[in-house]
Amino acid sequence: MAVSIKDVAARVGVSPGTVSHVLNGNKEARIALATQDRVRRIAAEMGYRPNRLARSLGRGRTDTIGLLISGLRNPFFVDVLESAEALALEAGYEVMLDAAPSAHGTYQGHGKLRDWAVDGVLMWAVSSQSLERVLGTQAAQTTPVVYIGAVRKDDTDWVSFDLYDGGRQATEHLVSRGYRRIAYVSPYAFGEDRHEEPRHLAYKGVCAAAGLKPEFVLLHGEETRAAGLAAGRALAARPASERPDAVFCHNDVIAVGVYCGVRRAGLRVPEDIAIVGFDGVEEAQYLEVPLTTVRTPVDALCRHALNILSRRLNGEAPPPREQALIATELIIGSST
Amino acid sequence: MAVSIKDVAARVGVSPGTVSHVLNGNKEARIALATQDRVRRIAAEMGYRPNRLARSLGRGRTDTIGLLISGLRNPFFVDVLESAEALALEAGYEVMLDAAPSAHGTYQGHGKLRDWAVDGVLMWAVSSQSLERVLGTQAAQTTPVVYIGAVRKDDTDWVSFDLYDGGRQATEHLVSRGYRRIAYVSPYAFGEDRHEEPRHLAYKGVCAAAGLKPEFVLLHGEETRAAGLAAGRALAARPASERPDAVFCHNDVIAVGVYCGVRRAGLRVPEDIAIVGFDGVEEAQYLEVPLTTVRTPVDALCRHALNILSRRLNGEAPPPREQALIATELIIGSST
DNA sequence: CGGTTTTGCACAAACGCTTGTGCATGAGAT
DNA sequence: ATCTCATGCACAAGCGTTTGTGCAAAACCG
Repeated sequence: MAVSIKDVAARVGVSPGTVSHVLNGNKEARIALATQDRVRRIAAEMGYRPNRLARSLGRGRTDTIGLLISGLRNPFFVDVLESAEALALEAGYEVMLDAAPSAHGTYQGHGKLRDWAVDGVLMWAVSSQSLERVLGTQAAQTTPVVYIGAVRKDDTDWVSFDLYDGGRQATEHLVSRGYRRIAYVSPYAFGEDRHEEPRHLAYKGVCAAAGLKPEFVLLHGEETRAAGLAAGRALAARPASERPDAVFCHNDVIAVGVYCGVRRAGLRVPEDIAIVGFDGVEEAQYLEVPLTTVRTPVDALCRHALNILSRRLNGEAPPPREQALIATELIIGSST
Repeated sequence: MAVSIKDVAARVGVSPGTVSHVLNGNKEARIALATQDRVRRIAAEMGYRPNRLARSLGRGRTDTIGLLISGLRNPFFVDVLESAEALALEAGYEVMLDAAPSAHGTYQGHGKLRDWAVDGVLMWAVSSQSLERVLGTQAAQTTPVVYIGAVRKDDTDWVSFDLYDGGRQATEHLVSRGYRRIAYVSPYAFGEDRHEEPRHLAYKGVCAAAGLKPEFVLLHGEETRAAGLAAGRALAARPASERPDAVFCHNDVIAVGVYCGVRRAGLRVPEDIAIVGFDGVEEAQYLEVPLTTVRTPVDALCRHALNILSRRLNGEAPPPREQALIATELIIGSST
C-alpha cells in the first residue's frame, strides 16, 4: 500500500539494501555520492517513510520509550507527559503512554509496553514489583527503567524532586507567616507503607523545630479534588478553636479541593485558613487567590531521567546506578 | 530475549505454525484438541506473548487506532483520551495518542500515526487537509478516519455533540433566568472561518428570538484559562451599565478563567454576572459555585465513533457515510 | 599490462509472526 | 486388503526492514 523501500529501490535502480544503507547513513557501506543523492532525492519525491514495524523488528529496537504514570486526571501528569514527549522527540524517541484509567484507580496494565517492546521505561513512582506486572518477568529484567517522582532506597536509577526540601520550604513558609496550627492533608496514613514520604518527614521536622504539634488529616480515598473538598468541608465544620489555621496539602489537586471545601463553608482564605499546595500546576493559579505552592520543575526532571535512560539504552552508562534530586521552588501566592 | 513462538513450539514439540494456529483459534487448520491444550498450557506457563511488531507486520494490521487531538491541557481531552482508550480496549484495539504539545499551539505532527501504521484514526475536529500532514498523502486516502467533535458538511464519517442544541439550552437558560445582556465569550471571531460554529448560531438565534442584542467577546489567543481570565478582567473593568449580566463561554476552561477574572475584580457570581460554560469537565465543578454548563457525553461520542470506525475496519460498513449527533445536557450549577 | 587494492553495490539471512498449501498417517468404506 | 477421505501437522513464503558478507568492476601500482 504505502511506498516501500523496494519501490524506491526499483525506481532508483538499486537494491533495497543500498537504499537502506544510504538512508541510514551507514559509513561502512561505501555508496557513491551520486547514488546517495539519487536515492535521497527519489525517496523524498516518493514520500517514502520506513515502516517502523519492520524497521523495529529488524533492528531489535523500537526507539520508543514507555511512560508509565498513574492517570492524567491530575493535570500534573499532563505536564509530565508533554514534557517527556517533547524531550524524547529531541532525542529521537517516541513516547508510548501507559496510564491507569483514572476511574479504576489502581493500575492494571494490559501489557501494552511489553507487547510493543519499548526500549526503556520511565516509571512514575510505582513499586518495583508492579514493574513485573507491566513488563512481564522477562522484560522487567532486561529493560532499562528509570523511576521518576519518588525517592527510592533500592539500587535503581531514579530521579525525584527534592520532596523533603519542598516540604520544608512549604512548612517553614507557614511557620514564618505566623501560623501556629498547621495540618497536613495527605492521602497516606502516617505510619503506613509510605510513612517515609519525605514531605511528611519534612513537615514533622519543621513542626517539631518550631514547637508546633503536627496534625495529619487523612484523605478518604484517592488524590482527587473530591477527596480534598470533603476534607476541606470537614475542617471548616470544626469549631474555630479546633481548626487548623493553615493546611499543607500533599499536592495541588487536593489543595484545589480543600480550597473549594472551605470556601463553600464560608471560610476565607487565607484569613481563616491558609492553604499550601504542591506541584505548581496551572489550574491552581486560577483560584480567586493564586495558590501558594511548591513548584516541581517537571521539565528538569524529565530531562534528567531521559538523559540517564538514553545513556543506558546506548550502553554508555557503566553499572553504578544514578540518582538525582531536582530542586523545588516555593511559589508564594495569596493563599497564605 | 523474550520468549518467542519458536521457544513455545520447541517446548511443545510442534512447529511454530501450529502454535500460531492454535493461539489464533484458526478453525481451518484442524489441530487435535489434545495438542491445542498442550500448546495453550505451555504458552501460558512460559508467559508467551506474541511480539506485536512481528504480528502486525505479518498480518498487515496493527490493531491500533490513532487518536488525534489538540492537546491535553484542556482536561476535556483527557476525558476523551480515557474514554477512547477504555472503549477501544474492549473492542480489541490499542490507542496511539497524537496530541499537539499545548505549548506550540498549532498541531505539527511528526508522522507518528503514519509511521506506526495505525489501522484507523479518530480525529478531533481538525481540518481534513491537515489529515494529509498527519498521515501522508497515501495513508490519508486509505486509512479510515472518523472525525469527532465537530459538525461537518463534507462527505466524511463523523460524530459530534449537538452543539447547536447545547448552545440553545445554555442561552435559553440564561434568558429564562431573566438575564438581558448576555455575551458570548469565544475564541473565534464571528464572521470568520468558524462563523458557522453551531454554538454561535444558537446563541444568536436565541438572542434574536428573545429580543436581546448579542455581543461577542473575542478571546485574545488560545482557549485557555489565561485568555479567559483576561476576558473576565476586561468585562469587570467596564462600568456596570455596559457590562453583560451573563456570559456564555465557549467551553469550561475558558469559563474557569472568566470566573477567576471577574471574581478577582470583585464581582460576585452570579449576582453581578452569571457564567455558563460548555463541556462539563470535572474541574469546573470545583469553583466556589459549581459552574452551570452543558455536559457533552464524551463516552457516548467515543462509543459511537469507535463503532463506526471498527465497522469500517472490518469492511462491514457499506459506502454511505455515517454521521451522528450526540445529545447534550444542561447542568444547572450555581453560577447562574 | 598483470597484480593488488579500492570502490560500489547486490545478495541473503534474519527479526518473529501469520497463513495457505501439501504431505503423511490413520480411520473408514467396500 | 485396497481405495478413499479426513485428520493433524510441517513447511515455506511473505510482511518491510537492517546489516554483514561477498563479488565484480574500476582504479591504482610498478
